[in-house]
Amino acid sequence: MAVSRDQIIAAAIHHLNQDPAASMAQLAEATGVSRATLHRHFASREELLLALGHRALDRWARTQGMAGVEEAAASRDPSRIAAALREMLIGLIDEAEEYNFALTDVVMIKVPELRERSDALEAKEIALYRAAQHAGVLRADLPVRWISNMVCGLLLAVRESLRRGDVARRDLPQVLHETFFHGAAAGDAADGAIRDSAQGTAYGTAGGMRDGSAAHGTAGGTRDGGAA
Amino acid sequence: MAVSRDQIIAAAIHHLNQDPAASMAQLAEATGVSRATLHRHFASREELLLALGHRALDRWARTQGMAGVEEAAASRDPSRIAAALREMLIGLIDEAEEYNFALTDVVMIKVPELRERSDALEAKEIALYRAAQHAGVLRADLPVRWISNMVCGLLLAVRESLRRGDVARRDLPQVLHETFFHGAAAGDAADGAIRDSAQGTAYGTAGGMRDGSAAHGTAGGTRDGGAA
DNA sequence: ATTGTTTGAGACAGATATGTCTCAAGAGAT
DNA sequence: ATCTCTTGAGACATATCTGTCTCAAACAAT
Repeated sequence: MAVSRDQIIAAAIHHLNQDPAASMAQLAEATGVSRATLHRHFASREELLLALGHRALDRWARTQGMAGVEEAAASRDPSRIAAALREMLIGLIDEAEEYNFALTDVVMIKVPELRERSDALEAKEIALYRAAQHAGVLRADLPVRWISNMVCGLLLAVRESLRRGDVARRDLPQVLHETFFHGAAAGDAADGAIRDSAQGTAYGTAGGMRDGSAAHGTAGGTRDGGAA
Repeated sequence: MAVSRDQIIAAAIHHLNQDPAASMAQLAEATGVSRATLHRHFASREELLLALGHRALDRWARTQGMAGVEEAAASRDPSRIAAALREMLIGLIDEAEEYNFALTDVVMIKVPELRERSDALEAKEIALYRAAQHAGVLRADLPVRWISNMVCGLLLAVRESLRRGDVARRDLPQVLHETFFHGAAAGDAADGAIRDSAQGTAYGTAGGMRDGSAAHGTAGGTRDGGAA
């Protein structure tokens, strides 16, 4: 077997990330395999996309497992939760390319089979975020689902940064970690200017939160579904 | 004229965000217009996508203008820069849906005409980030292009949060602002656990940066292109 | 060298999308 | 009521993609 099934999947994911509408012929060519052979491995395009989705979810699940997400969420130990968060984030960098596929592609949303797996993994992740909030590791004034979406967004940024060569691969763990936990603002010196600006804009007082000082409260978000 | 060209564009963007591979027939139906009429407005699918891309870029440019991005970047005034940053971020929330299209779709990357406009707007944004770093508003240890990608990622998170109803619309300005500037970590109490965890992991000492204390240095990123 | 398996190239029909065209129905102005 | 302009419905040829098929070439194992 010149090209294994796994190699085909990897190449297909890689190519679909660049052109999500790629045809079977294009995918076959990108894989270095004839269209007939591609069809021998995957009877239909749907089946191929299904395999791709499952593989992305496998990686995601593996990363969660290696980071000890579930155990950390149950432990209520701040430093253990923080370690799991960090480990998970860093592990997801490696999966960023496929993870991106999992976030973006239509098949992930429309096929119930994948949808359910994806929801289950997201629930585990959210459980960790919620545990982190209760343990005082993550801010409790951000909706957990926002945190979840935010991590997805940051991973897309990771992928984009890698694709365009904006950030060196070796810097990404630290960059992502710092960004996620501490944001982009400079030290305390900047907070004055930022807080001032928050008061001066039309939006500064129109939002649901009254001001910056309320940011560390415990108001929580809109939806609160999912298990702890 | 029952349905204006602008209405068609708006409806098409909305529909394409849900199904990027939608056909002209589907787009026509979603717009409430016959396929023939759609073809009268846009001779080809390519032309329609081009118009969509330009509209997204128009909105982006308008948001930059309203936030005074260019002037703020030139001013070197920390609070003015911070205000422009905030205003821009909040303005982009409204554009998140179309902005997402601009970030995701293939036509945006492959059509030189759109690519150039997009690059120019991105350069302006990056100039603001760089000015913010020099003014001490944003951390100088994050590559400006990472910050740019990060904002794109956060905007995708905004769109996703709106689509799924995870965050109330009125909370988003504050949520986005806090997340961008200060990250997801809880107050000082959490920093201990987070920093501890950073030392304990395999990645903690393997990255390009030596430790957490170096995070506020001025090492800068990998690429440094673009104008100031 | 021979056998058995896998691959690539290509033909093929069916389905779908595109772009153009025609024509009848309808809305609006006078 | 009449005229004009726009729209919607649909026919049409073309192109592309899909999924299946056949057959010859390449390959590995004995």
